[in-house]
Amino acid sequence: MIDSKVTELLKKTQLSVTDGRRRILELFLQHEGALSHGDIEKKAGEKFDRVTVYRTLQAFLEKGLIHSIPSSDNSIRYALCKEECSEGHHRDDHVHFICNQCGNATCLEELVVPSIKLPRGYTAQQVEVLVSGICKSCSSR
Amino acid sequence: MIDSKVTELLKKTQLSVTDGRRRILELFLQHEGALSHGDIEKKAGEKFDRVTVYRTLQAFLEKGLIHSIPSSDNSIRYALCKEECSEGHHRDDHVHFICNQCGNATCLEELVVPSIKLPRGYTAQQVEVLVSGICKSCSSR
DNA sequence: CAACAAATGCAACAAAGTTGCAAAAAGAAC
DNA sequence: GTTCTTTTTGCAACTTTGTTGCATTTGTTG
Ligand SMILES: [Mn+2]
Ligand SMILES: [Mn+2]
Ligand SMILES: [Zn+2]
Ligand SMILES: [Zn+2]
Repeated sequence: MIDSKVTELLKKTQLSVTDGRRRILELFLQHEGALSHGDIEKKAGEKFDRVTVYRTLQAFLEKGLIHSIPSSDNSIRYALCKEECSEGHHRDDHVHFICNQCGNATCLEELVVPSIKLPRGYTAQQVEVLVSGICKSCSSR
Repeated sequence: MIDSKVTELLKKTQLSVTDGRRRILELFLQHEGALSHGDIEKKAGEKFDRVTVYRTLQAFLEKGLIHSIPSSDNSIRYALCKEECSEGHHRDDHVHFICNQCGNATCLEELVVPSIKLPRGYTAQQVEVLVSGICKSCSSR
């Protein structure tokens, strides 16, 4: 049951269990791939205020339930984090893929981002790899 | 003289030479590092309408004068392309760095993005590498 | 179930981005 | 330089996106 998973996740991160949070987390669990704020607003329907969506995503980010995926078009997408992530400590060192055809963003969990050797003076704290192209389901059609 | 460089670049890309375009291109040439739409609006002063800045950046992008740098905070930055870039054909395969302290974004032209081996079914068209951390000038202070 | 803390919706607002259109400026031709 | 044509600009009006304060509602704990 997806419903118990949702509650479990919220409990584990010490977020109080509300309808809005349950619904949004459910969306992430059901939907393969990442979701933008807009996606969520649409999918969650008229049931929740726009402000609640903002605040929920914010809370999920802070608690390490989700991580954000950068983009070149001013529409950040979010995806569920794996077990290892928690408040403060994220371990989202995988490659992200954005399909130029369907627009979907996916976490390629199996691809660990390479380490980048920076010029003298620079210190890396995080590395993001963002690949765009044609995704699996688009190329099989 | 930076002024002749500016005109030359605009001519080369078949953009008519206007005050606005000259000013904005000048900003890119003077400023080491990338600029966001907001940065440009501020630096260009009251002299130009907000809409003009949007349209100018749009035109520069299309002509391959500048490229955009993705971000996780809904504030795309832009940086000058090198000679090799032209309308349609971009060759911006270098690493980008964003400083968590001063917020500046830089093109690390000398670092070519690694090639990423994708899972079966995926085709890569572009790879972006976005490193965040502490930049050279911030760490030397 | 009572008491407290936290989350929500609403309204009002600020910031960011878009569009149509008339006026102004640039480019081309003479 | 003058004229003609095309492109760019500024303005206004508008939409979309994101933020904040506050009263009401909901969840949590004992
Ligand atoms: Mn991911
Ligand atoms: Mn660059
Ligand atoms: Zn696709
Ligand atoms: Zn810095």
